[in-house]
Amino acid sequence: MREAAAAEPRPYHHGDLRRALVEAARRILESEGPTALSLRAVAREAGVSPAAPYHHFKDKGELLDAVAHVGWDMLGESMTGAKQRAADLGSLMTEIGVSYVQFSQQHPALYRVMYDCSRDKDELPEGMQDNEDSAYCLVRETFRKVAGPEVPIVDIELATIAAWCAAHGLAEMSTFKQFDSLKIGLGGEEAFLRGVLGHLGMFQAGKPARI
Amino acid sequence: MREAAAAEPRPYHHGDLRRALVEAARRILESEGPTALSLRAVAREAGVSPAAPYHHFKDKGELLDAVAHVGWDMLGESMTGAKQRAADLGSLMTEIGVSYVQFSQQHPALYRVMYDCSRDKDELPEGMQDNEDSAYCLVRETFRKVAGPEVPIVDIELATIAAWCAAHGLAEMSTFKQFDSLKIGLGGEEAFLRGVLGHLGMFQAGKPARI
DNA sequence: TGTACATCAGTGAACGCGCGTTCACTGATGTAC
DNA sequence: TGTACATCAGTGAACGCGCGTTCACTGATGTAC
Repeated sequence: MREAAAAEPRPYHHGDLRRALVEAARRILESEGPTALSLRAVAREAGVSPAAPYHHFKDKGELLDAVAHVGWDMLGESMTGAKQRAADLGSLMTEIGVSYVQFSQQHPALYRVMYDCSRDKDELPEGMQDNEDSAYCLVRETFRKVAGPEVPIVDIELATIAAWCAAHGLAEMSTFKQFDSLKIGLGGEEAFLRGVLGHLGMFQAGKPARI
Repeated sequence: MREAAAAEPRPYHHGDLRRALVEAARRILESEGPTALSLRAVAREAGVSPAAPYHHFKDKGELLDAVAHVGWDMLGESMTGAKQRAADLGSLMTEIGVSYVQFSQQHPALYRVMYDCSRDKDELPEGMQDNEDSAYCLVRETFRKVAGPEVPIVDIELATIAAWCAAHGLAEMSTFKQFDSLKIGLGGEEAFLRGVLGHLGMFQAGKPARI
């Protein structure tokens, strides 16, 4: 026990401020939503002066990019996990779709940032790039596997896009509180998700797309 | 020809400032996007002092609501027009879907405002409300007609939601410039849209949902 | 091992900015008699 | 038809705010000899 024991005398040098800033940003997103996400707010949340982030990020945009990057990593893990848990080929797409939408429901503000910050740059979001192990490619390769080799590549591509759009649309829609009576009737949120996805061709269990 | 003929001596009282403000807002959206849409910018664009809008709208939110309202009206007209133009029952849903997405492509910023301003209020967007002649109901009633009386209402509802989500997802996605080579291969933007929608069960011509 | 010095990663005050909103005002219009 | 007055719909200056970013600075750390 030394002097100045009160209030955790955080050393002058933080040690890992970059990571701490990204986590502070995520905390702000969870608790106050995307509109509250300013550079100053992030610095404040991390307990640091408003100029400090500039030693780690060129500007606000670069910080947001880092936050989005973490988001896409998390989403990718969710989807990969769902894929591995799927019982059979037929349920693969449904499980991946459900995990996608559930991620967006658990992290709605982060989800928005993931898309918005690439919209600003007029660039495809990280997870949608044709990047070997992007989330988009995970879906496409799953489709390819499920569909078999005789299905033309263009159909695989279109089905992937269609599935992605549907999942994204559902993700955005679940921001809106409605359909409540419908959800109850169906037996809860997840049953509702499965119900909606079930009405989309490519998510039908046992019928891997009408590809 | 009277004195002061120079520069159109706009009378002190505007006459129809409310409408003019909404139109100014739309012009800003078209040319500079949603982030440029401030109350002050709208007043500027309308050639009026920053305080003037307060005689017509309680606050910024109310102005945005009015803008969104116009947007939903326009979208509703597009969709109704598409419905009327459809050659047969089987193509109804596809035509409506295409018109929805095309609207979002022609007015991307307005489209965002239509959804965002109700997200802020934690309320369903106007066009999605269960309001007799909302766009949502247009879709649902079309489904009901196409599906026939033996299909349970819950499936109609789910198919409507699924279709809406898919169209919304596609609308958001087309913000991102990609899939260009795919689009060219298919013969253009509209062919691409139809291709994607065609991979979603409920838009298949002649197969009114797998409801 | 000790010392001089460069570099790194913070601080905190300040900048200019555009925003939403309020305020006292004034010019134009409508209405009662 | 004219006049007095209330109301309406603008003006323009000002408010306080939080923002992103810059700046000169300083404390802590790492390195060469």
